Amino acid sequence: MKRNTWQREAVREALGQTEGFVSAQGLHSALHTSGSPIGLATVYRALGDLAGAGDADSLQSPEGESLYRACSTDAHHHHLICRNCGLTVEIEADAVETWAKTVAAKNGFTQAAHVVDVFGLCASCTQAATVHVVGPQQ
Amino acid sequence: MKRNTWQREAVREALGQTEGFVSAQGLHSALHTSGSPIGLATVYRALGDLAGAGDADSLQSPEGESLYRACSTDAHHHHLICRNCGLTVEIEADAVETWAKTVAAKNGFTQAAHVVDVFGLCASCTQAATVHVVGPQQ
DNA sequence: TCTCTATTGATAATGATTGTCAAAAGCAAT
DNA sequence: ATTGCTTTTGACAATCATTATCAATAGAGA
Ligand SMILES: [Zn+2]
Ligand SMILES: [Zn+2]
Ligand SMILES: [Zn+2]
Ligand SMILES: [Zn+2]
Repeated sequence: MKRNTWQREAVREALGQTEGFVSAQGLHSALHTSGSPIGLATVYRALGDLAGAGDADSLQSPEGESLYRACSTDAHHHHLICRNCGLTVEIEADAVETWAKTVAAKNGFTQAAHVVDVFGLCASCTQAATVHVVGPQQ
Repeated sequence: MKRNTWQREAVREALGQTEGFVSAQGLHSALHTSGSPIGLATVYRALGDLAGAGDADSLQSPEGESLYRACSTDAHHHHLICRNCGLTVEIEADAVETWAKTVAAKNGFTQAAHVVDVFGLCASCTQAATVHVVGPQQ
């Protein structure tokens, strides 16, 4: 049987308070900064459990880090993520869902699952980036 | 200026001879087995260059490894991957392309890129109903 | 051939993630 | 509340893919 600990609740709480995706390390340092003495390994375990239970979304950043986010809904959905500040928008994609199923079936594949994520620069980060891009490069 | 070395050609060659996606480590050991004394770091560099130049596709396995595959076309495309045997089918997805652009633009995002991969069991692996499972589960 | 410099590769370093295991804490039954 | 059993924790070590070093090697143009 699974036991209830303040550590797991702290992770759930911290994840819920975070805007966008966070890494295990990031969440641990956030918790640590706010005074929690929770251990790093515990944060990894708790996030893994949450993701496994479907209470958190997880994806891999382009750099290979595992990122987590509190799910606002238990329905299947995807994300539009700012690769600069982490701002995340949950998006629906019925068209993509049916497309994935169709293309898999057409090629004889079964048990199809899919990874669909859109990365970009959000509006505010786009402005900030524009300032930096102007001028001599390198 | 970029120089031509037998190492880069060996990587290109080995990648082209590989069915499905391979990791840098995997390709290196394959080369090593076939008698090539190429160094591991060089394989990493060559694969990175190929991917950067658009001559190779890359994606991250669910375990976080970077995998590479020789591109059969230079056009943007996606993959349908058997998570048991690695068989890969290149797929086009104009609908997904436009959808990704649209959803990004609608939310004020710029420089949108996307990750779209479909994992499943190919026809033959479905029959075999094997165990070695790789990839996102349902 | 002769420079000049990009490239290589053995190895060290990095860094995220997982394994270890004794100590601490949940939970159910006394 | 106490006991007893078991899960969970956390400091630390271990793993493992990837990157950084840097002296030695080898393209390529003069
Ligand atoms: Zn942003
Ligand atoms: Zn979907
Ligand atoms: Zn297969
Ligand atoms: Zn695409």
